Amino acid sequence: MKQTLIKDLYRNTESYIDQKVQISGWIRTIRDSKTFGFIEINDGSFFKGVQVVFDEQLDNFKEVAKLPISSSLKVVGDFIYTPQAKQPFEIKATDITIEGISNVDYPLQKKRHSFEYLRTIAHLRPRTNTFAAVFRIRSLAAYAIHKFFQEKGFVYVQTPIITGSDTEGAGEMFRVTTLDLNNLPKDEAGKADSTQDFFGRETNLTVSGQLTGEAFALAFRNIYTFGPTFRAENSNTARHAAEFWMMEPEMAFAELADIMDNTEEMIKFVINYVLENAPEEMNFFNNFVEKGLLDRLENARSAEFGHVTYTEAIELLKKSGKSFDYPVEWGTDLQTEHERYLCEEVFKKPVFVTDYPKEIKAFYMRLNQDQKTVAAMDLLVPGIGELVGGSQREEREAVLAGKINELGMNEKDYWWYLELRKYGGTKHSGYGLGFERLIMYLTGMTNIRDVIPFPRTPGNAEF
RNA sequence: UCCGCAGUAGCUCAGUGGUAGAGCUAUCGGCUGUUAACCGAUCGGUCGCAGGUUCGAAUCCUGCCUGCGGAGCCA
Repeated sequence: MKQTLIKDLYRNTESYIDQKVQISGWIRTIRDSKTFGFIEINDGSFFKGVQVVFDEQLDNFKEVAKLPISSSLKVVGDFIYTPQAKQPFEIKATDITIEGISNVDYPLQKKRHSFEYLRTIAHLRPRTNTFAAVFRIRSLAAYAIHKFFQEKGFVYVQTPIITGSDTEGAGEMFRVTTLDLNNLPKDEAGKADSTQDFFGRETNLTVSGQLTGEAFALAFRNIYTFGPTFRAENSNTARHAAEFWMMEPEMAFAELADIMDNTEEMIKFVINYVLENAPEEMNFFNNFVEKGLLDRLENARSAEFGHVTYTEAIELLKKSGKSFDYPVEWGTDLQTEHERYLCEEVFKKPVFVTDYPKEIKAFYMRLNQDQKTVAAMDLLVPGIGELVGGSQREEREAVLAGKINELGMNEKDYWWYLELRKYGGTKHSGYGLGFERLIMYLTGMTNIRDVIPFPRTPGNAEF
């Protein structure tokens, strides 16, 4: 007999009325009386489960009634429409096959657990409502991103995970090596001899696909990368992980305003996509994770994102009359408290902050006319902070080389990056989206460790 | 890395110098329509680790470990 997915029972309910069906899944809750009982079974295909009624007409009634939670079953039975009951329909079992008996020490109880505890059982937490919803949204959001860019003709580039330089400049990197750490070959200066390493040079895990992404943008015009990224920073916050996913579009012949338009359109597209394709999960988040989530997302997708320059932002903060822990002064980076005030109290919606002082931004960002600021943008969103960071890239070879030297970096390390300007360079722009932060924004989850299947943070790589 | 808070039963927590507790879970029993079912009973502990103070420490002191919140770095 053909197996039916529970999702299909919900989506095409009417076609199953009074039909015989077979489902399979795991017991979420089970309760029994003397001669009958109820099982709520979830088969993974849908957020909700289905109620199975079983009674002593089954040969194995006693055996089934004693099954621990999370045992796996195959159920054959009659599909009964129950519009007046608390559940929309149920299955009256005529045969139950026990696939795998769970153990009585199954750690997930029929009650609420703290997220902290669930992190210690990351292999089991996708069986909970919250995490089932989080990871289905994560899957849908990833697909929505691909769909958005593919439909616009962007080329998906898989940039390298292992990078040949330690000069990407976005933070501490994880060294990649096959050298014997217990017996390190040394060079004349007494340092590890990278020439004997696997690649014949020092290599690290990437912190960004941007530089290689630019090379492809200058061939395909519009590209995006989407993959894992690594930072060896000793960051201990709810918004940072050592391994996370980043999505980085890069557009040739595009200015800062163009990528801001693209960012806004992309985020609205993803919001729409998850609302349309996972309404049960989104309602669950709205009810149990963040009250008002749906209003917030509705506001974000209907409102025009705010725009403010760094210089204007500094003035707004100074005029606010608020007393901040960190002083507001032109030339210093915006603190978290400043960013939160701007997007949560002044704008009350996502807001782009643009044109930062060149000293606090990366070397590759394009110098503005004023010679003091660069064409950079950060998208700040309520609750999360910085969701996107991007810029117009410095396309003028001489200006870029000058900047590299000015910062004491070695021009030789950037030979190919500079050649992109030499052979038909053009203005181009791009940004990076922290994928986990987007998931947090979409779901209301407040800790990045709870939107990554098996999170890696300092001191934690279990699983 | 810095600041703050916490660590007691499987889970969530109470207990602030004098015999280690509750609720939930689980287990067993009861119940003819339950919805995190309900009712009754039972099981359940090296009080994070190491040292110290004391007649006596879950409780006070020191160090360490782990987790959480905030900050920095950023996405």
